[in-house]
Formats: sequence, C-alpha cells, structure tokens
Amino acid sequence: MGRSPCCAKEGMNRGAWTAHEDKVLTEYIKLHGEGRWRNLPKKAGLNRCGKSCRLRWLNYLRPDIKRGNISPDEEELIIRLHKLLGNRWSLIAGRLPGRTDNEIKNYWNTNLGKKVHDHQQGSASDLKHHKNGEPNSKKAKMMDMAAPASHVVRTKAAKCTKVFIDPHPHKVPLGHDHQHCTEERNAGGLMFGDKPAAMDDDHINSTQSFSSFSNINADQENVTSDFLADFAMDEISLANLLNSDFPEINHDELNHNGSDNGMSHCVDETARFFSEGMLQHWKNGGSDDGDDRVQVQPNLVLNFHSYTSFLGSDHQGEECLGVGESR
DNA sequence: AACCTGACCAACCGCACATAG
DNA sequence: CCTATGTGCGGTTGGTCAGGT
Repeated sequence: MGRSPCCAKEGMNRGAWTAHEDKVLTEYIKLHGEGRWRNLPKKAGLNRCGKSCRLRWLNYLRPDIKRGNISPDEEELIIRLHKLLGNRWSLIAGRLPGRTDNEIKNYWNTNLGKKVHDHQQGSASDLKHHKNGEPNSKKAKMMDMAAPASHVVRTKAAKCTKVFIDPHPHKVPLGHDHQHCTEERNAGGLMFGDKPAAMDDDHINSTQSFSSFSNINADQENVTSDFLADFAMDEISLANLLNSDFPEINHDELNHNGSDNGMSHCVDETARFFSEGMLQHWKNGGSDDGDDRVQVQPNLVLNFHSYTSFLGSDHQGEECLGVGESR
C-alpha cells in the first residue's frame, strides 16, 4: 500500500546536525515530550525530517545516552547477545543501558564483527589441533560463542516494556489464536524486577503451556536452551548476565539433544543462567515492595527453558503462535 | 605537501509492524 | 476489512579523519 513519505525531502536540511538544531530539538522535547515526530519539526521550527529528529534524539540527545568507551564487559555482553539474537541491534541495545542500537551496530561492524571473523578463521584451524574441538583458551571460548548463530533466537524486534503473567493461569490449547501474541513475547522478552512479570491469559501463561511447548519441541533437531529476558538492568546487573555462561549452555544442549528432550538439564541450566538471587527474587513474586500481584511459579522459571527452546524454532514457533508472516 | 586508503560513525533509506478511524 | 499514520528496525551510505606512501 502506498503511503506518503514521512516528509517532503525537498528543502530539508540533511547531513550533520548543528549545535543550534540540537538545542532546538532538545528544548522542544523537554517541553512537549517525545512522539509525534512527523509534526515535530514544523512545530519546533526545524527544517528537518521527523524521522531525522527522532533518530537524532534517540541516538544522541537523550539525557541517558552513554557514548563511546564501550567497556570489555559490555563488549563481551554484545558478543554473547549477538550470538543469541543475531543482528537484532535494538534488542541487544535494550540490554545495555545507555547504549543505542546504532552505536552497537556500528561497534559491531567496525570492531567485533572483524574480531569474530578473524577468530572464526583462527578457531577453524585450531580445531584441527584440538580433536575434541575444545577451544584452548578462555578468550578463544568467548569468541567461539560469537560464531554465526546456529542457535540464534530469531525474534521480531521490539522493545519489551511490560509482559504480564496471569496469576490465575489456565491451559491454552495448541492452535489457539495467538495472533496478537506480541513481539516482545516472541523475543522472550519477559520483564522481571520491580514491575512484576506477568502474562496475559491469552498467551503462554502456565506451566502446562510451557510443558506443551517442550512436547512440541521434542521433535526438533536443534533445541535452543538460550533464554532471553528483558531484564530491568538497574536491578539485574551486567555482572549477573556475564556470570551466566551461554556457551556452556550451548555445549550442553548439543550434548544432551540426542538423549532427551532437553528437560533433564533444564534445572541446571536455569540455575546457571540466572543467578540464585534472581531466581529467588522471581520465586518470591518478583517484587520486594510487597506487590504480590504475581507469584512466579518455580516451575514456570524452569519451564522458560522449554519456551525458549520452542521459540528457537522459527518455523514451528511461529506456526503455533500464529505470529508468522501475515502479509 | 599531496594523495591514497581504510576505519569509523552519524545519518539516511526502505520496509515492517501496530493501531486508529 | 481496508487504509492512513506513526513509529521502530536493520542495512547502507557518505563524510571525516588518521595513518601510510
């Protein structure tokens, strides 16, 4: 369907933003808030495309933006998340407070992508010298996990802000209409922290449902045990994420796939992936402030594995959730 | 000093998705 | 259901700069 361009390109300023434009935009947004980007330039008196204003604000002018000096920890996390998510820069950025998708994308393209590529070539030859295929160093192991993702959880990109878990779950029959099952959920985006995790009742909302997924998953050749939660980063530190061991999980899953449905090691993996504190936090209801709207069932936590395994299969996952391409 | 090359990164572009009317 | 609109995403482009010749 045709649509009008977001702005008339003729006569618009393009290219680098001037300090004056930045100031005008910043002050306008301070006064009126974000949104309505199409009309914003006109109202603010900027000779810019609305999209351009939005981009400038999101990537550079926002007060919480952290620019440059990507730390080794952040770098490692980016590699881990890229391994998990692929080029889902916005999702990756969502897990690095203050970082933007554009910055991470650029950083990847200019630094990490090259590193990883180099490493792949290196590790390919390394493997010849290590019959077991075990990387011979921590660094090598770290880089290895960033190899092209055979286990990338392919999601529809969206920022997860809220997901609700129904405190009164009921079974959802397979094939149920999940058309509006959001991208967030598809991305495994489950918010924990001060906003208690919850799911609405139309969706994956019970231990039984998760179990169903794992049953479906039984036939899959590749079981993905990666789980991605949209953590409230101020509560769950980067260190928690870094302490989790994605590559080990991946290795385990490869080792276990032939023998079971991936459930037998679910408990261990969950425990390794999430810190004890995080698990305890969720089991306690995901809230320390007495908000008891949600009690995350321990089984539910464990069964996240099944869920994400399920999501790991694009095809089946989308079919069952009814979130496949619809156009 | 002039030129070339590659790296970096801000900005642009086209498309997809959600939603309101 | 269809269309228009607003917004967000990922890929790509092009300007700038540093280093090498």
